[in-house]
Amino acid sequence: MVRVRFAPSPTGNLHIGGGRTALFNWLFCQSQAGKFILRIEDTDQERSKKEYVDEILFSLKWLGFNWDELYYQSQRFQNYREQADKLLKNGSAYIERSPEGKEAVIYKVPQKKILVNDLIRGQIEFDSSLIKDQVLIKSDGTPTYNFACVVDDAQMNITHIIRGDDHISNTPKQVLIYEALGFSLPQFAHLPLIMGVDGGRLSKRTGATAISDYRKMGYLSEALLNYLLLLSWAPGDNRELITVAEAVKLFDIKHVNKTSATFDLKKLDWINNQYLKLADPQLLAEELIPLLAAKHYIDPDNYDRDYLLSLIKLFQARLPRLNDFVEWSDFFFLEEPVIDPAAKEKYLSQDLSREFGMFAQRLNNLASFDIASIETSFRELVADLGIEAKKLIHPVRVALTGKTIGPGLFEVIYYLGKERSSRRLLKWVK
RNA sequence: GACCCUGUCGUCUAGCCUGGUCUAGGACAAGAGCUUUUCAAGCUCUCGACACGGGUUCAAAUCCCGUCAGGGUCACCA
Repeated sequence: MVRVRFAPSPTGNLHIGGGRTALFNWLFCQSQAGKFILRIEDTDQERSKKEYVDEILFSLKWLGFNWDELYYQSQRFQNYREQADKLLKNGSAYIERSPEGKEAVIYKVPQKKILVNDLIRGQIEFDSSLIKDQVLIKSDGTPTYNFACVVDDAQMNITHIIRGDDHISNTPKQVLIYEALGFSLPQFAHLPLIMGVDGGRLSKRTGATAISDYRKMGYLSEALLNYLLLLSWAPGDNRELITVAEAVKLFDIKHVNKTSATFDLKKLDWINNQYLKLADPQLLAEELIPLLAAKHYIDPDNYDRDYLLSLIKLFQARLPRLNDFVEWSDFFFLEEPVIDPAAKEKYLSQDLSREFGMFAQRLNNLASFDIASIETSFRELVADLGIEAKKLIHPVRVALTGKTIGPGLFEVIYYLGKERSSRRLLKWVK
């Protein structure tokens, strides 16, 4: 039975790298019908915070990962102590006293070659003579990372350890501890790291790092996961869009890339847009309602849901991030559109009183106010005036929406309604 | 500095294991154009890479060696 674990430390939010590690553990585990264990590595009592635990659990659920078992290292100190005593007894560890009289347990590193067979990278050789003796239990009584990690992975029967590349150099130290404790070794697989655009580690400086930030910016979890998946694995067949469920069927850990990848927000935006296009407007509405309410664009307790859904459909194919909807569609909610100065300069600097006046009047006289009739009426107007359609389309769009870009003009007019449309046009009639 | 990992278009990658089908394929980005309505959507096209040097071989992106470059780790943090 395959058992994998994801072991975050609650000293910060779940970040992109952690989410990616969780994803690959999840893929492997699902493809092997195994168990997914979540372990909170909260041995650092100073830096570990309950709110980070909550945030991490929330983000994991948002990504769609659920765990079969959950452990907290802070509740397992007794186990580490027992295992350290075992090493003390069999002579592979010794006690070191600090000047204040505090005791730490130190592992005596034997001199030998250590071979690790990494599922992704193949065999890696280390020379333990380069490794100094390792602290197992710190003088404050808490275990060190490498020690707690080994004790837990062994006691939790973890069969495959899938983690970031930055742990490669921890591996020989851990292997030594496994051997000293008499535990059998799990399989290791080290994932390449994700880099920021500057080539270094992904950091706040080079972009948002928390998974929750991406949620707040309006990325769909499916899209984020799809992107993370593509960062070091490819389904083959030149496919760019793939769900986690589909990936589970095709996944083979041996085909995970070895090279670190740069996080590219542009491609994430593209993938997010691909998902947004196909998303159920009902679900998008659920995400959008709080945002629109915060802007006082709608009253969450009393709004026209069908109307909102229609607007979402109007925009969803062109949104890179769901949250862009709030800004792009503002003219549907505001009493008056906010006119972009550059757009005004370009399209409304000449006097269009006659054209706008005529169009407003024709709209008002429309027997049936539907998209097709609006367009017909507009086409007839420009024919009567003897001008090109686009000569009037752009100014009208700016007058109605304040922007030079947006959904098709006739749909905009339809959803704005007869009254608001003509009122906004008449504002420009002298 | 030592040790370890990695090196295909600007970016993510396919191909590499099992040399020939690769004058290296796809996607994002960028540029150009089309869309008798915009683009931030759609369509078309263009630009653009096997890090370098040796070797093995009839043949190397693919195998071997070296160099260089990038990254990671060297805590009583995790």
